[in-house]
Amino acid sequence: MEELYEPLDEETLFIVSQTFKALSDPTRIRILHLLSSGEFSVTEIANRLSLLQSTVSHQLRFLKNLRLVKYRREGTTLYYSHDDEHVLHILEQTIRHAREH
Amino acid sequence: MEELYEPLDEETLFIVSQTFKALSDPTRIRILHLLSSGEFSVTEIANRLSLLQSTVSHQLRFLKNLRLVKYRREGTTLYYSHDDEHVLHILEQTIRHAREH
DNA sequence: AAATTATATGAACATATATTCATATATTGA
DNA sequence: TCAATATATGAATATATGTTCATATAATTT
Repeated sequence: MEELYEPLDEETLFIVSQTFKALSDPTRIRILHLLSSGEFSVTEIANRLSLLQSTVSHQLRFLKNLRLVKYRREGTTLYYSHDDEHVLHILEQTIRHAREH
Repeated sequence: MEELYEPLDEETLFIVSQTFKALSDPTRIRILHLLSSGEFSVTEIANRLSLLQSTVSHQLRFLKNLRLVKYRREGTTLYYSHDDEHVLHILEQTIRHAREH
Protein backbone atom coordinates (compact mmCIF):
# COMPACT_ATOMS: atom_id res chain seq x y z
CA MET A 1 0.00 0.00 0.00
CA GLU A 2 1.42 3.34 -0.98
CA GLU A 3 1.47 6.06 1.58
CA LEU A 4 0.75 9.59 0.42
CA TYR A 5 0.24 10.80 3.95
CA GLU A 6 2.82 13.08 5.48
CA PRO A 7 2.59 13.50 9.29
CA LEU A 8 2.35 17.09 10.43
CA ASP A 9 5.25 18.55 12.34
CA GLU A 10 4.56 20.59 15.47
CA GLU A 11 5.29 23.95 13.91
CA THR A 12 3.03 23.46 10.92
CA LEU A 13 0.33 22.15 13.21
CA PHE A 14 0.61 25.22 15.38
CA ILE A 15 0.46 27.68 12.51
CA VAL A 16 -2.50 25.94 10.90
CA SER A 17 -4.47 25.65 14.12
CA GLN A 18 -3.82 29.28 15.01
CA THR A 19 -4.91 30.43 11.59
CA PHE A 20 -8.19 28.57 11.82
CA LYS A 21 -8.69 29.65 15.41
CA ALA A 22 -8.61 33.22 14.18
CA LEU A 23 -11.45 32.37 11.83
CA SER A 24 -13.46 30.37 14.34
CA ASP A 25 -14.92 33.27 16.29
CA PRO A 26 -18.02 35.12 15.00
CA THR A 27 -16.71 38.51 16.08
CA ARG A 28 -13.39 38.06 14.31
CA ILE A 29 -15.14 36.73 11.23
CA ARG A 30 -17.35 39.82 11.10
CA ILE A 31 -14.36 42.10 11.52
CA LEU A 32 -12.33 40.37 8.82
CA HIS A 33 -15.31 40.25 6.51
CA LEU A 34 -15.85 43.97 6.95
CA LEU A 35 -12.17 44.65 6.34
CA SER A 36 -12.38 42.70 3.10
CA SER A 37 -14.19 45.71 1.70
CA GLY A 38 -11.72 48.38 2.78
CA GLU A 39 -10.04 50.01 5.72
CA PHE A 40 -11.85 51.19 8.84
CA SER A 41 -10.98 52.78 12.15
CA VAL A 42 -11.58 50.95 15.40
CA THR A 43 -14.57 53.13 16.17
CA GLU A 44 -16.04 52.62 12.71
CA ILE A 45 -15.72 48.87 13.08
CA ALA A 46 -17.37 48.99 16.49
CA ASN A 47 -20.24 51.11 15.20
CA ARG A 48 -20.85 49.13 12.05
CA LEU A 49 -20.86 45.82 13.87
CA SER A 50 -22.54 47.05 17.07
CA LEU A 51 -19.63 46.01 19.24
CA LEU A 52 -17.90 47.67 22.17
CA GLN A 53 -14.74 49.56 21.31
CA SER A 54 -12.88 47.41 23.80
CA THR A 55 -14.08 44.21 22.22
CA VAL A 56 -12.96 45.34 18.79
CA SER A 57 -9.60 46.49 20.08
CA HIS A 58 -8.96 43.17 21.81
CA GLN A 59 -9.85 41.19 18.72
CA LEU A 60 -7.81 43.45 16.46
CA ARG A 61 -4.81 42.80 18.67
CA PHE A 62 -5.43 39.09 18.25
CA LEU A 63 -5.63 39.43 14.47
CA LYS A 64 -2.64 41.74 14.42
CA ASN A 65 -0.50 39.22 16.30
CA LEU A 66 -1.24 36.68 13.59
CA ARG A 67 -0.51 39.31 10.93
CA LEU A 68 -3.98 38.99 9.50
CA VAL A 69 -4.55 42.74 9.78
CA LYS A 70 -2.37 45.83 9.70
CA TYR A 71 -2.99 49.50 10.42
CA ARG A 72 -1.85 52.97 9.53
CA ARG A 73 -2.13 55.96 11.81
CA GLU A 74 -3.73 59.29 10.94
CA GLY A 75 -3.64 61.55 13.96
CA THR A 76 -5.30 59.71 16.81
CA THR A 77 -7.13 57.42 14.48
CA LEU A 78 -5.88 53.99 13.45
CA TYR A 79 -7.14 52.64 10.18
CA TYR A 80 -7.13 48.88 10.06
CA SER A 81 -7.08 46.77 6.93
CA HIS A 82 -6.51 43.14 6.09
CA ASP A 83 -2.98 41.86 5.63
CA ASP A 84 -3.29 38.26 4.44
CA GLU A 85 -4.80 37.63 1.04
CA HIS A 86 -4.63 33.89 1.45
CA VAL A 87 -6.59 33.79 4.70
CA LEU A 88 -9.10 36.33 3.44
CA HIS A 89 -9.63 34.26 0.34
CA ILE A 90 -10.31 31.17 2.42
CA LEU A 91 -12.77 33.10 4.56
CA GLU A 92 -14.73 34.54 1.64
CA GLN A 93 -14.69 31.17 -0.08
CA THR A 94 -16.17 29.51 3.00
CA ILE A 95 -18.77 32.23 3.45
CA ARG A 96 -19.96 31.66 -0.11
CA HIS A 97 -19.98 27.93 0.48
CA ALA A 98 -22.01 28.35 3.67
CA ARG A 99 -24.52 30.64 1.96
CA GLU A 100 -25.26 27.94 -0.60
CA HIS A 101 -26.86 26.14 2.35
CA MET B 1 -18.45 55.40 -1.98
CA GLU B 2 -19.75 52.14 -3.25
CA GLU B 3 -20.43 49.38 -0.78
CA LEU B 4 -19.45 45.89 -1.80
CA TYR B 5 -19.76 44.65 1.77
CA GLU B 6 -22.62 42.36 2.65
CA PRO B 7 -23.27 41.90 6.39
CA LEU B 8 -23.26 38.29 7.52
CA ASP B 9 -26.54 36.82 8.71
CA GLU B 10 -26.57 34.77 11.90
CA GLU B 11 -26.92 31.41 10.19
CA THR B 12 -24.02 31.93 7.80
CA LEU B 13 -21.92 33.22 10.66
CA PHE B 14 -22.70 30.14 12.69
CA ILE B 15 -21.87 27.69 9.91
CA VAL B 16 -18.63 29.45 9.04
CA SER B 17 -17.45 29.72 12.63
CA GLN B 18 -18.29 26.08 13.33
CA THR B 19 -16.43 24.96 10.25
CA PHE B 20 -13.29 26.82 11.22
CA LYS B 21 -13.65 25.72 14.83
CA ALA B 22 -13.42 22.15 13.59
CA LEU B 23 -10.12 23.02 11.95
CA SER B 24 -8.75 25.00 14.87
CA ASP B 25 -7.78 22.06 17.08
CA PRO B 26 -4.48 20.22 16.53
CA THR B 27 -5.99 16.82 17.25
CA ARG B 28 -8.81 17.29 14.77
CA ILE B 29 -6.40 18.66 12.18
CA ARG B 30 -4.22 15.56 12.54
CA ILE B 31 -7.24 13.28 12.24
CA LEU B 32 -8.59 15.04 9.16
CA HIS B 33 -5.16 15.19 7.60
CA LEU B 34 -4.74 11.45 8.12
CA LEU B 35 -8.19 10.79 6.66
CA SER B 36 -7.23 12.77 3.58
CA SER B 37 -5.15 9.75 2.60
CA GLY B 38 -7.79 7.09 3.05
CA GLU B 39 -10.12 5.44 5.53
CA PHE B 40 -9.06 4.23 8.96
CA SER B 41 -10.67 2.61 11.97
CA VAL B 42 -10.84 4.42 15.29
CA THR B 43 -8.11 2.21 16.70
CA GLU B 44 -5.89 2.74 13.67
CA ILE B 45 -6.28 6.49 14.00
CA ALA B 46 -5.46 6.34 17.70
CA ASN B 47 -2.36 4.21 17.09
CA ARG B 48 -1.06 6.23 14.18
CA LEU B 49 -1.48 9.53 16.00
CA SER B 50 -0.56 8.27 19.48
CA LEU B 51 -3.89 9.30 20.94
CA LEU B 52 -6.25 7.58 23.36
CA GLN B 53 -9.13 5.71 21.77
CA SER B 54 -11.51 7.85 23.80
CA THR B 55 -9.98 11.08 22.57
CA VAL B 56 -10.28 9.97 18.96
CA SER B 57 -13.84 8.82 19.43
CA HIS B 58 -14.86 12.13 21.00
CA GLN B 59 -13.30 14.13 18.20
CA LEU B 60 -14.76 11.90 15.52
CA ARG B 61 -18.18 12.53 16.97
CA PHE B 62 -17.49 16.25 16.75
CA LEU B 63 -16.42 15.94 13.11
CA LYS B 64 -19.33 13.64 12.34
CA ASN B 65 -21.84 16.15 13.70
CA LEU B 66 -20.48 18.71 11.27
CA ARG B 67 -20.60 16.10 8.51
CA LEU B 68 -16.88 16.44 7.91
CA VAL B 69 -16.39 12.68 8.27
CA LYS B 70 -18.50 9.59 7.67
CA TYR B 71 -18.04 5.92 8.48
CA ARG B 72 -18.94 2.45 7.33
CA ARG B 73 -19.21 -0.55 9.56
CA GLU B 74 -17.46 -3.87 9.08
CA GLY B 75 -18.23 -6.14 11.97
CA THR B 76 -17.32 -4.34 15.14
CA THR B 77 -14.97 -2.04 13.31
CA LEU B 78 -15.95 1.40 12.05
CA TYR B 79 -13.95 2.77 9.17
CA TYR B 80 -13.94 6.53 9.09
CA SER B 81 -13.27 8.67 6.03
CA HIS B 82 -13.63 12.31 5.13
CA ASP B 83 -16.97 13.60 3.89
CA ASP B 84 -16.40 17.21 2.84
CA GLU B 85 -14.14 17.87 -0.11
CA HIS B 86 -14.38 21.62 0.29
CA VAL B 87 -13.23 21.67 3.89
CA LEU B 88 -10.50 19.13 3.23
CA HIS B 89 -9.27 21.23 0.33
CA ILE B 90 -9.08 24.31 2.55
CA LEU B 91 -7.16 22.35 5.16
CA GLU B 92 -4.61 20.92 2.76
CA GLN B 93 -4.24 24.32 1.11
CA THR B 94 -3.51 25.94 4.46
CA ILE B 95 -1.08 23.20 5.46
CA ARG B 96 0.88 23.79 2.28
CA HIS B 97 0.76 27.53 2.88
CA ALA B 98 2.04 27.07 6.44
CA ARG B 99 4.85 24.79 5.33
CA GLU B 100 6.16 27.51 3.04
CA HIS B 101 7.13 29.28 6.29
C1' DA C 1 -1.00 72.52 29.93
C1' DA C 2 -5.63 71.09 29.81
C1' DA C 3 -9.32 69.14 27.32
C1' DT C 4 -10.80 66.11 23.73
C1' DT C 5 -10.88 62.17 20.95
C1' DA C 6 -9.30 57.58 19.69
C1' DT C 7 -7.42 53.45 21.03
C1' DA C 8 -5.21 50.00 24.14
C1' DT C 9 -4.84 47.41 28.25
C1' DG C 10 -5.57 44.53 32.44
C1' DA C 11 -8.43 42.24 35.65
C1' DA C 12 -12.51 39.76 36.47
C1' DC C 13 -15.91 36.90 35.09
C1' DA C 14 -18.58 33.45 32.74
C1' DT C 15 -18.43 30.06 29.37
C1' DA C 16 -16.46 26.77 26.19
C1' DT C 17 -13.33 23.18 25.24
C1' DA C 18 -10.08 19.09 25.18
C1' DT C 19 -8.57 15.29 27.59
C1' DT C 20 -8.78 11.57 30.80
C1' DC C 21 -10.82 7.82 33.35
C1' DA C 22 -14.18 4.53 34.05
C1' DT C 23 -17.74 2.27 32.10
C1' DA C 24 -21.40 1.23 28.77
C1' DT C 25 -22.81 -0.49 24.31
C1' DA C 26 -22.49 -3.26 20.22
C1' DT C 27 -21.01 -6.94 17.17
C1' DT C 28 -18.95 -11.26 16.33
C1' DG C 29 -17.48 -15.95 17.20
C1' DA C 30 -16.96 -19.95 20.17
C1' DT D 1 -24.88 -17.15 26.32
C1' DC D 2 -20.20 -15.99 27.29
C1' DA D 3 -15.90 -13.98 25.95
C1' DA D 4 -13.43 -10.93 23.13
C1' DT D 5 -12.89 -6.90 20.49
C1' DA D 6 -14.13 -2.27 18.89
C1' DT D 7 -16.24 1.88 19.78
C1' DA D 8 -19.09 5.29 22.35
C1' DT D 9 -20.36 7.85 26.28
C1' DG D 10 -20.63 10.63 30.60
C1' DA D 11 -18.55 12.83 34.40
C1' DA D 12 -14.74 15.28 36.09
C1' DT D 13 -11.07 18.29 35.54
C1' DA D 14 -7.99 21.66 33.89
C1' DT D 15 -7.36 25.10 30.69
C1' DA D 16 -8.55 28.42 27.14
C1' DT D 17 -11.35 32.03 25.48
C1' DG D 18 -14.50 36.18 24.73
C1' DT D 19 -16.62 40.01 26.76
C1' DT D 20 -17.15 43.67 29.96
C1' DC D 21 -15.74 47.35 32.96
C1' DA D 22 -12.64 50.62 34.43
C1' DT D 23 -8.75 52.92 33.36
C1' DA D 24 -4.47 53.97 30.94
C1' DT D 25 -2.04 55.75 26.96
C1' DA D 26 -1.47 58.55 22.90
C1' DA D 27 -2.11 62.28 19.63
C1' DT D 28 -4.31 66.59 18.62
C1' DT D 29 -6.34 71.10 19.38
C1' DT D 30 -7.17 75.18 21.96
